Amino acid sequence: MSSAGAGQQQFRYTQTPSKVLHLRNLPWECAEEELVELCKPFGKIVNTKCNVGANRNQAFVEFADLNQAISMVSYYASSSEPAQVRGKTVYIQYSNRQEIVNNKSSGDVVGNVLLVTIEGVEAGDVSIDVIHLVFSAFGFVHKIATFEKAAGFQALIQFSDSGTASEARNALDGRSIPRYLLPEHVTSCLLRISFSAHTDLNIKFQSHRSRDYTNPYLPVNPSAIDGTLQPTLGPDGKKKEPESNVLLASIENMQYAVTVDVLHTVFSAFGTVQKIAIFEKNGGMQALIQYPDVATAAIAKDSLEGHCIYDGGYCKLHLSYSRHTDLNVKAHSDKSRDYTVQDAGILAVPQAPGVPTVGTGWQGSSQMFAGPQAPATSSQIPGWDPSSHSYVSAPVTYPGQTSAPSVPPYPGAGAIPTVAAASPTASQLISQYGMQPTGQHSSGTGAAQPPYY
DNA sequence: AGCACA
Repeated sequence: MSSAGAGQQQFRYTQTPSKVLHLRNLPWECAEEELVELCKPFGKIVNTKCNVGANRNQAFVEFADLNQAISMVSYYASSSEPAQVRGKTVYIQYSNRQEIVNNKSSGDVVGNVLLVTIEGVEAGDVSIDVIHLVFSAFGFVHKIATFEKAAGFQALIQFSDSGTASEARNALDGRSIPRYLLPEHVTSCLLRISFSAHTDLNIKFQSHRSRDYTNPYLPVNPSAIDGTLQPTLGPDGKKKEPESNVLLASIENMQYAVTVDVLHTVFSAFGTVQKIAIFEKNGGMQALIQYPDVATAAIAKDSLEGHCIYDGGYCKLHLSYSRHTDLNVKAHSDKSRDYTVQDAGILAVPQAPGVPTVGTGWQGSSQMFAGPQAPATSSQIPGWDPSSHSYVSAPVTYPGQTSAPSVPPYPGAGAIPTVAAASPTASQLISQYGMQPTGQHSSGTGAAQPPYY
């Protein structure tokens, strides 16, 4: 209910007080800490939002109590000394909003790896050497991976620590790469920088799109030299796809929902499945399945390739090697699973049926990459939860500890539906678990999750 | 020097 019928005409002296203060004319380098230093004498700060506005020199500060915000505004309204940050006068007024919507999702969670979006350029315009040059000004750059996405040309840049990464981000976010480093036809080249959830990029080759500066002896990827992407399946069959312990499965004719549990059941027939991630790709569904070693993955790949999870040609599997070696996935969600994390496993499922666990509705610009230099097929992984960082960095991969849960994902159901044998072993396993398409599973529990295809 | 965005 707005009391003023006059519309947006709000004058300085009649602004309604708010716990949220709007600060402008801040210095460019203004960090949240400096903001807090300025404001905390007046009360408890519960939230901030920095780098607001076209010039990124505005900010919002939210106090716990309205009176605290009022005290700050009135103090500086009558003070002879203006509010300052690093000697620069800061203008303070009540925000026209009553609270800061917490926008600190994923991209603002600091880390040592930056996600850089380079706006207004083609991928070929900015070489990896230029990127390296620009970011090396802030410290040793360990690794760089570049890729193209809907958002544009992007790069993951790994520093030693989050402090260095923060400095680089604070200095370069919203800035442009100097003209003289760019081709002449490039008119603008704005950098948008956020933090990646990654802590260590997985660079397999030195190429025009990825570098590992800590390992100069890393082999040069021959197929990456000419700029062509690695195909997921070699059309002539001669493409030597590098083997991997991670399989990329695309699922064709998906008449039934294929869940993480279903995939786990199928792929566990060949060995311990460590991690699974499901994502949408071009309207179809794909999944990454991680085994502890290449040999197991190879067996699974050969055995399952072209086979269907369900009878009647449903959910046909096409397998290739991923370029990932260690998936960066949330330990337990409807789209991903990390079976190497025991305590977050199936036993600890807190959510009641029908209650959505995590809002995976938005993925935003900070998409997850299990490894850099992802091929085009996996360079659009939308389904992974950006908040997975909390689990990923935990080095819990003891060699013998990576075990799949011995509990069948489905208790023995009487009716064994049409389950086709992808391989004899898989067939036995599936039958013994009484697996049924989860798309139909929802008929039992009224409020179950809808199928997502 | 004048209000963010999933």
